[in-house]
Amino acid sequence: MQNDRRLAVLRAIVEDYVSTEEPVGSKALVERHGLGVSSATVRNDMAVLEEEGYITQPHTSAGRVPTDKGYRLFVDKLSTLKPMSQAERRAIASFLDGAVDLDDVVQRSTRLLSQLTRQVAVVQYPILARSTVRHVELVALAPSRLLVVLILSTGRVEQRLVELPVAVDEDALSELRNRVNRAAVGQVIADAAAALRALPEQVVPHDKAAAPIVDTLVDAMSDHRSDERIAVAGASNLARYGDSFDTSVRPLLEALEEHVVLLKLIGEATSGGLVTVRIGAEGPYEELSSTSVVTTGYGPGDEALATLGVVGPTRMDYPGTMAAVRAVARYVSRILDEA
Amino acid sequence: MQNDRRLAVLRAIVEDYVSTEEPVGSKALVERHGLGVSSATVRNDMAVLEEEGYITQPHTSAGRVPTDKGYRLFVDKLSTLKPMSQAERRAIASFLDGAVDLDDVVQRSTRLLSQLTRQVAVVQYPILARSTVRHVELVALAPSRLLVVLILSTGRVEQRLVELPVAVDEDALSELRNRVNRAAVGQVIADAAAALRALPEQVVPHDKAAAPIVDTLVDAMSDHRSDERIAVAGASNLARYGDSFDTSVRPLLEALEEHVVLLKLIGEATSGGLVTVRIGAEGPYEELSSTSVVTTGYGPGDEALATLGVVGPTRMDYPGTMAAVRAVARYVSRILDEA
DNA sequence: GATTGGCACTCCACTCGGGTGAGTGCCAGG
DNA sequence: CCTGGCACTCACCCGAGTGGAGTGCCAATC
Repeated sequence: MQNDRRLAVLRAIVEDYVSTEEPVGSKALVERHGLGVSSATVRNDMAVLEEEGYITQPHTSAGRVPTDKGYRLFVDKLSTLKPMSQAERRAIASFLDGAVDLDDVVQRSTRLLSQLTRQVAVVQYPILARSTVRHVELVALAPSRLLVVLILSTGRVEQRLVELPVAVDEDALSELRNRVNRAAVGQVIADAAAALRALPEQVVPHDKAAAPIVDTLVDAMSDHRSDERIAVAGASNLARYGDSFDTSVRPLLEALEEHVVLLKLIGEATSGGLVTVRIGAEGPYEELSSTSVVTTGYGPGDEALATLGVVGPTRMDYPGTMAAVRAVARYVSRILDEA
Repeated sequence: MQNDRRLAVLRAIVEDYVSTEEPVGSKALVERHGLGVSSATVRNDMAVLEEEGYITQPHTSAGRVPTDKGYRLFVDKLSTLKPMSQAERRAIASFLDGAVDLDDVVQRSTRLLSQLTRQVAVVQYPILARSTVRHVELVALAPSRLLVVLILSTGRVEQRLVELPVAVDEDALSELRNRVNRAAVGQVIADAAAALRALPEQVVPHDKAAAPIVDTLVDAMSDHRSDERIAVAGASNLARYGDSFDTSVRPLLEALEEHVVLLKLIGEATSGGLVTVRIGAEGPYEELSSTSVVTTGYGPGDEALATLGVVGPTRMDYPGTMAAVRAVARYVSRILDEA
């Protein structure tokens, strides 16, 4: 019995601390939450919780603050996702439905997520690896100069400029276009690249033209640089943490600029409906030991193409944030399904 | 004669204040700069400068700080652009030369500029209005569904999904493609849109298919939403202004999220080589009255297609910043020239 | 008339010490 | 096992005191 209450106390501490941002004392606890015991009892429970490492006090004779371990327990055992209100659902839907292309979808999701959670939102673009080729277009800009456009199933468009060693006429170009498309369209990107690599030998007459074009395409397909694309929004929400500027805000602000760091931070996509929470020092960067990351994968048909989530202080509203992240991921996935 | 010295004093005050970030007193001035007069003389000059509104003291018995008016005079009369070092030039060139497409160019420029100036860099994407149409591609995804891709001279690619009321076969599509390209390619975007609007009537047989396609194209061309695209980098440099957080950092951080605000802030593109400096309250937003904006236009052949620049505290290194902004703008313009 | 050294004055920034109060730990009694 | 009581701790607030950078002004000098 006492064990249950101890957990209730921990939950109460987390909730109070998150909303007040101040260490919470035993007296305030019994007043604000209806646990029918006295403050002395709560103090005893607190002593135990502290001994077990779930809470600490910044200094003797101050209230208690949850530790990373405390948040962890809270997230794993004590919290239930706040369901989104009807109004919020409508807002999400209407906000995202207006998107015109992939860029727009990603950007809108990012903004939306940052507004819902009042945190910094991070959305990774769908990775190339799982995309299929939808179409390849070759546009002649000059006789020996053309633009190669690669259109992928996720709606992503890559374009490269190619200088050819020889001039190519419209007929040759259109034949080449046909061949390339026949070889690549519908294939997963890695397979498409392989198929393309085999092409030039078969196209003897236009060999000189085909080779650089194919090279460029293969290059664009295997260019994992673009896997690192990321959108960020809500940095101004960091302004709310005016205190603890140096420990929280500054390193995070720096991390947001380094997309490689960010990618590592939001980590591998977690498949289907599950929301991952990484709390404080659980993450890979010690400078970010007072920030938490809440992420989930998204993509058509629950196949995680990329990750999306928010980054904020460990002292955050986990239930609300997790619910928002999950909700946005679902809507975005649905939109990618349609496209 | 005394007038000249007063200006020298102002210059010295600005330079010292920018580097030390602290109010500068008469004694420190004569020590650090070799103006061959006593501190008492400088005090007299300071009194005059203060009366004329070029400097103030935060409180009696503190050093002096330049006012907006003081910075203005400094920028207009007293400063000469610091030439970029050879190493810096090389760094700029090599950093930007690796860019593969327009997105990449813009992104790299932004990062580069923020690193050079250690400020927040803002780069506007080339506006549509002055672009010409390079190619229009129609890609059939399904019999009655296609992707419209609009490729512009600036390297920008816009894509839209179109649902057709009827199925269209490959022949019809390719004829339509030819017509559209014949009408639009090479034209400035507004003219192209006009030409396209006139098309459907002439294409009686595929009227039902042509109309929505043309509509989409015209829509994409006149979609000034995309004129508002902007890239930002270097927000972490704001961390250096740990003090004056509320007055400087917070409002700026908020402004950076609002691209519309940012666009207004960096203002109209100024043509050819000229760098515009807007100091403190000279700008359109009073919350940003302690930030300055240094911008210039860029684009192929000195035709300002867009604006690029940095935003920072009024207390900034104007000569260095202006030089960096100008240098980056030139390199970017050159790259756009080539593409 | 400009420049200079000297001097009194101002006022911020910092330090120190006592008082206050929230919060704790512990203990004895229910 | 819970509770009321009590002594204790320690961050925080406040006010006084102090040091020092910087100023303004004036009389003397070049």
